[in-house]
Amino acid sequence: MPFDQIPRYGWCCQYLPPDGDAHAAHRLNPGTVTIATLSKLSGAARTAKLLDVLRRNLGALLGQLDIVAAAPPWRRLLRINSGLLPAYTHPIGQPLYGEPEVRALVEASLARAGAKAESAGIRIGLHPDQFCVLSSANPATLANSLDELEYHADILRMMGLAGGWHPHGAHFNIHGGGRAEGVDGFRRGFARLSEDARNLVTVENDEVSYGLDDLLPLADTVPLVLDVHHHWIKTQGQYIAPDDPRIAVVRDSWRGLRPIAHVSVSREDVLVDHDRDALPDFPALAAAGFKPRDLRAHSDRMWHRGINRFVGIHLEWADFEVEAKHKNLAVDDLERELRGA
DNA sequence: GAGGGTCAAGTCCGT
DNA sequence: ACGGACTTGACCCTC
Repeated sequence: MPFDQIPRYGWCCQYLPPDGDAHAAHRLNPGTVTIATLSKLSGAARTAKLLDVLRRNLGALLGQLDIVAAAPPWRRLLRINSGLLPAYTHPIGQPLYGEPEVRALVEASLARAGAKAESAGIRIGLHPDQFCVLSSANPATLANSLDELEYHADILRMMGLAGGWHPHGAHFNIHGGGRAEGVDGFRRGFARLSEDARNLVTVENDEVSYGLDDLLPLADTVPLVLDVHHHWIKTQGQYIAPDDPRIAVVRDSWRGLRPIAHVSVSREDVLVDHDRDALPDFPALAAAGFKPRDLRAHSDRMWHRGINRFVGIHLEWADFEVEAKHKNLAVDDLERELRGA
């Protein structure tokens, strides 16, 4: 079956060994280095420090890909940590990435990573953080945001996943940003991206600034990523149905590729003793004194049977990235719910 | 080795 | 006006 026809779900950025093995956890997860630290180091030591972190991060990525490759086909989806190449877009880091030893390590490792993803049919995504605001009216912010997205395009390019429309379903996903400039502001920023980046970026509804309805006008420009938890918060309780007309708009925005969607659940220690089968009732929770900020926070696990079944019906049309603090263990929860594994 | 201050960046909300 | 949330808390200096 072609990779993009299999309904799938996966985890984001970090792997928790089910047996709690601390050495495995270190080997399989990224680290980082701050700009402040790099700034304090001299030339050779600065490069050495970056190389240390890069070896760890790229090794962790390759290890994560091996784990996902060993999972069943419907679990072959991975979000790569956007901090993979620290300081890549910063003036401190830029020259370091031009050094031969750094380039060789990064290029060779990402080529291997791309080959693993390709051979195992692993769908790849990334998620730049909140500082990436394509709609910003501030020229410096926009310039940083463009750099950041081109960095993400470079990662996918070095993995062999750039050139053309979302190769193998690859994407990097951002939010609409500030409301001030609206979707026209987003379009202005978007137009300044390289062609490769324009073919890789997606936009996701958030809880405060750009809800699903606000993003629909962008469906002709960029694929829409539906986050069902954000939608629930933004609309104060709406569980969108797969046959909702807006879902068709989202689906069409992907131009034939299976869409990506996000799921998360309110924290299990917020909804203590809450019914695990009935979908949480936002108006009732609000009336009971729960604040939106309490309901927004992500759970450790996919602990809610009703939400898991809700994901199950939406898998008909979308692949899901599971946003839970305990990562792959939360995907295991979903797996048990949907497949009885 | 433990503890605590610090970390490149934007935007919104609550106070 | 300012701290916190957002998210993936981790790094790194000091003791």
